[in-house]
Amino acid sequence: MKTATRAATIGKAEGIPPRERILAVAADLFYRHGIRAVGVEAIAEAAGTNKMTLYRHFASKDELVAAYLRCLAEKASASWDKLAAQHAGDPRAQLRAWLENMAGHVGSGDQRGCPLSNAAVELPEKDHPARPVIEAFKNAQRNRIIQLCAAADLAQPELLADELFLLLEGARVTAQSMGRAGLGERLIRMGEAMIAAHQK
Amino acid sequence: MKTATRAATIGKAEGIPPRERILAVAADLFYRHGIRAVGVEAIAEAAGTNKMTLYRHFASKDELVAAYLRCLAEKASASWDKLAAQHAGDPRAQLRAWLENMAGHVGSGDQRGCPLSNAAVELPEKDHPARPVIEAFKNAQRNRIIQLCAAADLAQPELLADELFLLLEGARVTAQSMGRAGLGERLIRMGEAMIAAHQK
DNA sequence: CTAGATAGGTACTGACCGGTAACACCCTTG
DNA sequence: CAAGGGTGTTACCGGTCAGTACCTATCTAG
Repeated sequence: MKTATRAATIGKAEGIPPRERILAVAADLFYRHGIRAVGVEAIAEAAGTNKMTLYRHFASKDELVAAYLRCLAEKASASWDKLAAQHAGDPRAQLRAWLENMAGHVGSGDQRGCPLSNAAVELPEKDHPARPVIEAFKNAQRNRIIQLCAAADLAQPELLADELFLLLEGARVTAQSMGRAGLGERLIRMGEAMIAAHQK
Repeated sequence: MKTATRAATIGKAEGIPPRERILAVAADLFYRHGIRAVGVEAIAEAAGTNKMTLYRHFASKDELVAAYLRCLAEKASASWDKLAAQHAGDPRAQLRAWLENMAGHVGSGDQRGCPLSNAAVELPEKDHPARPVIEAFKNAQRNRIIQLCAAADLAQPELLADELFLLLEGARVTAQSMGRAGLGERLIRMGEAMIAAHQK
């Protein structure tokens, strides 16, 4: 059970402040190798800095993990907003774009599941600072889909939203332990079949 | 990031040989706290024995993990067989029984997702001895559902099987990071709706 | 020019990790 | 009785972990 490998160092010559470099490198390592498998020293080194500086910006490793997840949640939220802007006023198109987006994610070779869900698996302690971040994120994600299904005037929007949500969530875990050949297109077919079944 | 807590010691007074005690205790601790979070010492102690005896039965922690997962896969397989025997010749009833079974699992308060999937999240190293066990298990599980859908004479059995498989898989991960109030019954409704949509 | 904040560097602490050596102790089988 | 295998006990190895003390270098603001 080896315990972490090294990531490509992030250019520190750039004016990027250490806090951001650390977060970027942590995101990469935590996702690829798992949270518990990566030590703070490896993160600091890969970020072109050292442990002391890391601990000046994050109170503990657990807090760094929470910050890492918060950062991801924000990016996901922004991605939702972008998607809504691209298909403003057309919830069906938004739903379909989201589906395609997720299918693309799942099919890509370097995907390792949803980083938030993975964190929930790795950190079962119910008082871990990452827990509230994860729960808030998952609830927000689900609510957005529900809202979308309702806006698209589909029957039983909550039920359909959960079907879609769980389908994609399942696909992301499963892709880690099974071949994902053709899974992307398959997911789109399944999602559309579900949506069609809820047509009024 | 504390690193494991203690489990209820397993009675060693019983004639149960140490190998089985170790496996039983490892299953409990690995599942509840995560694989990387549990040390071999804690396992040996909780099994009423010691590290040396553990290492006489398992070549390494990684091999213990693989054995733990193999053991789970066998139990799952036996559970499938039992289910098939209970509704022999009635694939629809088998499908429904499986659905109910899984829904019950997901709804139960102490569930922490599929232990095999969790292991895949925690152990991304592609040469880990647990990996082949996980992949074989997931493929077998999927194939059984496909076979069942086909035997039940449902349209597009592979697609339906994947929908059901991913739905349940998604539910098991999600239940770790969201409330699971009413999720059980909800799952059955969703599953039945999907099956109904594939009626010929 | 000086003061203060931010960052880097090194070395350390105490704890725990996976894994092993060596030896005493049964309990069975012959 | 003797022999041998499975078990328990203790102590240890080298390595890594999260986290900290302390000192220096740089840069900016006044």
